[in-house]
Amino acid sequence: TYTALMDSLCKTGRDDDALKLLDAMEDGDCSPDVVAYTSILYNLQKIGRKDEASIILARMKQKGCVPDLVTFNALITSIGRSGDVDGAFKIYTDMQDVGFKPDVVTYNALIEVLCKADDVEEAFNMFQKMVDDGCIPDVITHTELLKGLTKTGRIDEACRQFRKMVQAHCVPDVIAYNTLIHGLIKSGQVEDGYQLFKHMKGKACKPDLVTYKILMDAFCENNLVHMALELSEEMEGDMVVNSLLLSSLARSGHVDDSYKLFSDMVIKGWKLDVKSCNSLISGLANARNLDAAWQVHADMQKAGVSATVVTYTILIDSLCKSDRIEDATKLLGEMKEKGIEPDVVTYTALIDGLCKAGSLHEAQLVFGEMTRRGISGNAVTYSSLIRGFGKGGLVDEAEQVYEAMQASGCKPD
RNA sequence: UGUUGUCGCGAG
Repeated sequence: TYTALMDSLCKTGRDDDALKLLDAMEDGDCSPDVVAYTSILYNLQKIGRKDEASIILARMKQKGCVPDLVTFNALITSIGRSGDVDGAFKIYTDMQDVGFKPDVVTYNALIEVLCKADDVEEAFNMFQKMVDDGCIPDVITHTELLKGLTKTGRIDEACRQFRKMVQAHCVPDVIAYNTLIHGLIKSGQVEDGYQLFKHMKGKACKPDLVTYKILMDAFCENNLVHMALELSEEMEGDMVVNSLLLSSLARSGHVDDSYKLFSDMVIKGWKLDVKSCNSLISGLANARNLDAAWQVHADMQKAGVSATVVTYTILIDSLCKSDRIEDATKLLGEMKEKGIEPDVVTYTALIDGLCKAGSLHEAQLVFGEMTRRGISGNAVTYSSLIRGFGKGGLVDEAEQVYEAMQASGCKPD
């Protein structure tokens, strides 16, 4: 019971509650089991609370709870996701030192870490090692390698990898197909991607919503709006396709079509989602049509879709870029009043606007407010500030910001 | 009850 509760707390992002529960369990007579510890370790590490995670790990061992294979695998994944390749591999050696044999999940996690770091060569070395170790690669292994290849622009090798997977009697699933279709499209081979889509439809693999999203985006971006429409009709019955189409259109510069669809959906009372509405607002803002952007903001709320931090960030950014910094600052206040917490992107948009307007002192104040709220700046934030100060001739201040950036452990990119 | 792969929203 406690363990299940712990898991749901972790998964819903209520990490502090999960930690409290863990404390209570440790103090009480019902000690947490390895599952509870693994769940909390994984989630803490995943959201970057590295130090707390190591404390919990030490406490777990001290309480006599022994990490199992799943614990190690979870650590590899969560540490690897933070970009710490060496840290992930350290767990891999540690687990072997205490006698655990890596399984397919371990190898897949490591291969994924390497692919994410664009080290496909090393990923293939792990693949070989896995095979030598008698561990049988599965569809996930192959898909990860496939993705690694497409991501690094090696589309031909990716196609070969797909064939190899089939030869290895590994049946490609919808994710494998989606990965390759997306890769083909990104390398400019839209037609080949479409052919693969038709092939999968004809065979045992049913396309899913992700497949349709990938293709609709591709068609819109290549000015093949009619093809995107055709696809959306094919998916009729699924109300979400309309939102997805609206989003695709907005992001590809077909703002008018997107707006028409939006208005249509509002009138018909069809379900809208906030991400699609945000795409449209952003598209309209980029097209310098702020009136329409605000209209969508109003209409979506009437239709029962609440604005999020992203919605406000788009609007704040658009105000800044139209030299309406005062309004942008006001809007930041409004969102806070509504209980919507600005995040690092929101603050950075405003800071950048202030810097570009030459209000460097104001920018510093906003940066201070952000920091006081416990939000750290990232590479984008610092680069805005440094550029701003540099342009204003405040070289010393620029250098101070640079030092603050290094002190905060933020790497320039 | 915990761990691995694909897609759409915002900042320099």
